[in-house]
Amino acid sequence: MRGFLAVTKALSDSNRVRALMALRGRELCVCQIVELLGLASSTVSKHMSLLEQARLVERRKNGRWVYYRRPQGKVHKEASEALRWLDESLARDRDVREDAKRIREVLKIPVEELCSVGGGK
Amino acid sequence: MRGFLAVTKALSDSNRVRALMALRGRELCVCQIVELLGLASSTVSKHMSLLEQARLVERRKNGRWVYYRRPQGKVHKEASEALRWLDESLARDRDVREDAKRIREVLKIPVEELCSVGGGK
DNA sequence: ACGTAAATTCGCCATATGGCGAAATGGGGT
DNA sequence: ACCCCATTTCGCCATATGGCGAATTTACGT
Repeated sequence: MRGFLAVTKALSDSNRVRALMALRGRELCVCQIVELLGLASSTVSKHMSLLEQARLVERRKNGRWVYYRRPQGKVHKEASEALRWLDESLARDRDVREDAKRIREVLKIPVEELCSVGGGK
Repeated sequence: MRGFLAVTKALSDSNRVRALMALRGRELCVCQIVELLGLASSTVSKHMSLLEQARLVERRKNGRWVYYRRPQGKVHKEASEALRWLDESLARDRDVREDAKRIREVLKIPVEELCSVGGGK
């Protein structure tokens, strides 16, 4: 029950859900998620660690940057079922689609540039 | 997205989840849910109306009593997928099992008696 | 019509949650 | 060794949430 509630609570905030949907099939750096959601990095950090505690994402550190991705390999069944449900429910969602478009733009900017100046500049 | 979040928020409280699991395969009167959860009836009422808004339960009025049940017939897909996931995740949950046992006891008491004196008396 | 009683609605309180900015942390690069 | 800078942690604030009890609503049964 605890684990299940951790998952449902993690999924009950729109910014966390958007982040999770943005992580479909790719990993993203924190600064990219900040760019996508338009929130302070401290807020994003809190969101992502909540998702991590619910086993919905994995953290990978690469130098100064931290990347988040959906769980790879030995996935907790609780989390994988939740992600499957999430995807089925929101694959065609309007907001999610718009985010997907924005993500493609954000990905064109090299990480160094995106982080360093703090935006699209 | 709104609908999805309504569902995840509804599922992110343990008392609501317990109520939903208690409604597997049967309908229950509000007073029976009060008895199961050990909460004030006003609190249970609030919980149930939140579940109803998320389309996870239906309300049926019968005389002075109000019964809740899982959606019948033309079920919103959003809700039915959520309920399937819920059941798969928690069918073997320890708390849910204990509730199931208690429910069987509560069901032995006629509704008139359960409501009228306010408990097992 | 009137009383009774189940359920809901209404205040109210305590705690949880989501947000920011400032300070702390930790990995390069020079 | 030192600085830089992405990320996290720490305070702090505003709002949301879950809980209760009191008041209101609604529908039977006299």
